[in-house]
Amino acid sequence: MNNQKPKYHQIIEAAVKVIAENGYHGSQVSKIAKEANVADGTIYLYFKNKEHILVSLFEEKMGEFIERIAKAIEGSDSASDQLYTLIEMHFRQLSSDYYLAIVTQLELRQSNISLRLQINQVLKPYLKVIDGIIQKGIDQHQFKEDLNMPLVRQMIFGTLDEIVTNWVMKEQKYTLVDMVPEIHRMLVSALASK
Amino acid sequence: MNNQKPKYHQIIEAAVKVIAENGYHGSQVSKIAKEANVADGTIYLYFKNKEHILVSLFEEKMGEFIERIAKAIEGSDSASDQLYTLIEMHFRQLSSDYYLAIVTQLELRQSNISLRLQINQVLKPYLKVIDGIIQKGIDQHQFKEDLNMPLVRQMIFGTLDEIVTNWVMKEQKYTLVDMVPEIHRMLVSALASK
Amino acid sequence: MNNQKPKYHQIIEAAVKVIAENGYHGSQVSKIAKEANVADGTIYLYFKNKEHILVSLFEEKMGEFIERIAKAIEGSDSASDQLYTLIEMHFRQLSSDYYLAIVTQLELRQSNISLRLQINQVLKPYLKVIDGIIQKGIDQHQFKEDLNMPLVRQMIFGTLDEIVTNWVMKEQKYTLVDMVPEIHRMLVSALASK
Amino acid sequence: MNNQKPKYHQIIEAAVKVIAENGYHGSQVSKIAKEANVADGTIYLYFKNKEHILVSLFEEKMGEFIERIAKAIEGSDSASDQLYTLIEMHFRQLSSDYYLAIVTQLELRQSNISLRLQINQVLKPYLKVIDGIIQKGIDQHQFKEDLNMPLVRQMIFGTLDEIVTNWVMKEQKYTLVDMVPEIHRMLVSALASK
DNA sequence: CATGAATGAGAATTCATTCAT
DNA sequence: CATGAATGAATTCTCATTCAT
Repeated sequence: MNNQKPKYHQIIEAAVKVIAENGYHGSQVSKIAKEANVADGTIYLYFKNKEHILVSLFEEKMGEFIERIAKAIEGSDSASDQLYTLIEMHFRQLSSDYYLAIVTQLELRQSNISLRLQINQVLKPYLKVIDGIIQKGIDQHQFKEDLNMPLVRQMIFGTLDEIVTNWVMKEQKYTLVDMVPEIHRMLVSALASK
Repeated sequence: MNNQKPKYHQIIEAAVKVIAENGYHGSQVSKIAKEANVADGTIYLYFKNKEHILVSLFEEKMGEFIERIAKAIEGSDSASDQLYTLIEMHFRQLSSDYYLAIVTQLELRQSNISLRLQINQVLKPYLKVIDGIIQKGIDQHQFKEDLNMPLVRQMIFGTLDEIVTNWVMKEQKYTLVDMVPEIHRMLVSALASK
Repeated sequence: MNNQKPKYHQIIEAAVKVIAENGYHGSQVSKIAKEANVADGTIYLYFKNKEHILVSLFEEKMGEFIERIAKAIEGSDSASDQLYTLIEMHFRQLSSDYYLAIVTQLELRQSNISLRLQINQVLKPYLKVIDGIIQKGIDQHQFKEDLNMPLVRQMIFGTLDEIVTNWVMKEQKYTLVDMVPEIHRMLVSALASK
Repeated sequence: MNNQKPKYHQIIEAAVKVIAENGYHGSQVSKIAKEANVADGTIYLYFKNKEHILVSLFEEKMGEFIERIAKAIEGSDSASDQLYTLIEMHFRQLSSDYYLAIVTQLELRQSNISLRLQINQVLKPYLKVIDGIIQKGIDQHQFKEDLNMPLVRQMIFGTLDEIVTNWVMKEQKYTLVDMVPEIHRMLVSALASK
């Protein structure tokens, strides 16, 4: 435990660990407080309620997640290369933080509709990044020009998400990043202008 | 557990309606019993526990769902045509039963891991159907021969699932079946041998 | 404990005892349930929430209290005699049920405003009875004809209530009913037409 | 505890305002501290605990209240006139400080028994003043000589208290002081020697 | 087979009070 | 003197499941 960290982050890290280890419904506030080495009441100095811990957790972690991807694709000029980078970063980041992968792929999906809607809001910037790549591909004539943007976005996100979820549920018996080239090839083929 | 008896189905239909209208966490056993016009205790003559109602619901509804798709694709010899039929049937069936779409795409996903694992078991035959189409495509040289089968399956299922979920969350503001040709085209392109 | 009694009354009697012995703030629902020999959850089959137990308690007990007084004064034709009966019955009933006296005079007054307003509603019929006596006294020319009815009612009720509260707080070191003649004499003098 | 310091009074005035506006149970220490423009911890430099704030509030306010009444009745030689002055001052003071009236008539009564007993102690000097008037009335042969002093005192105090409480609860829709002559007339009649 | 009254375990949140600075 | 971040004890209510009728 890093006591220099402001308690806000201490609590969020504790929440990730506790939820990954005990499941969404096994994660009482008191358990998170204990893991974070704070009193139960201290949680409520930083978060309005339990749901707010989870939204904040997702915001913090996905915020970084998305930012790193957005940063990384800035380097390439080609939509296809950008897509490759996005897939690789998506997989690499979740591979390197197994606790986070469990929490985002499995546990947080058990939350109520209200929380899920807030989570969807957090994901919006990621979807915008995907949209940007698609648009660039169209502009560059790498991708078909009459693509249905929402549909394509849902295909890309749905594919990546399903693959990561399967990997988490199979307890990561294989290396996720190894899948990147084939997925990239398939997705580019799906969108290609010819 | 007696599956021939009418009350068994009465309870399952009631569960679909109650969950669709009240959400997963708003669906108490007593509410389902009331909707089914039986006493609370009667539920437990037909189902071991609450979770068992939901698994059975999924088994019944997805069983039919899958069977109809399997039946429908028997008619075609081409893997590409079969994939088209699968996508169309997938969308058509969920479009025509909005309650069921809400329950399977949104509400049942809030259940605990144990129930989700059982749901995955129920989906296995559907994944087998998808695998069969892929294999046939490879055998017919329509699809690339070195496809990674699980990966392809996850792409297809992940794409369809994400698209339906978005449609349900957007309160079906557009016609799902209209999307079939483009999705089919993209998926076939992704898998195509050249 | 009388197990023939429907649980509703069982719980109310338990609440009176528990509150009298432990005070308003020391009376947890679980303590009341234990005293009533029912499970905690059973309370909520009969009462919407904890506050509702207390309102019902007051309704039941005060309902009987008022009814007995109303019945008793029917016997007399004279307003002065009726007032005597009212005072005597008021004191006699609270003297004979010390637990109830503690609860109504001390403990229930610690409740929040919402409950206090509901309690005031329950008392309204009692105030009507007092008003009836005053009116009769005026009609019979026993009492002054230009009395301010609300003011007189408040004087009578305030006097009786303060006297009973003092008696309860002094742990009933004297006999409440002995006070009746003097109080009656003073109140009648206060209202008398000459 | 330093009573000369300005913060002591600052806190008491803040407590009156906060309790009048938020009710007894809505008045957290932190809210009082904020209203008083001091830190939460500062409260505990001046008061042992929360209950002590309330007792002090009552002591300060009722101390002045009683003193003013005692002073005012010094001017009259007749018990009846003194009683008139007492009633008028009682009503006038509470009329002119609506916040204080709410706090003493409604909110502070929701406190626990311990606080109520301390409040009763504070009221003792007021009851002594009433007793003094009664005794003077007896000595002057204005009042009956065999009056039961405690009983009479409870009638007077109970009457005034009930009337003020009703006025506060009715949101002071009428002028309290207008009631003085009739109440005085009734009380004097009740006690009069003939 | 069917009923439905009764059970009782389990958890989020508030807030008076402390104490290191 | 003053601060205010941190503490942690304490309690109502829900709802899946049982079982006597």
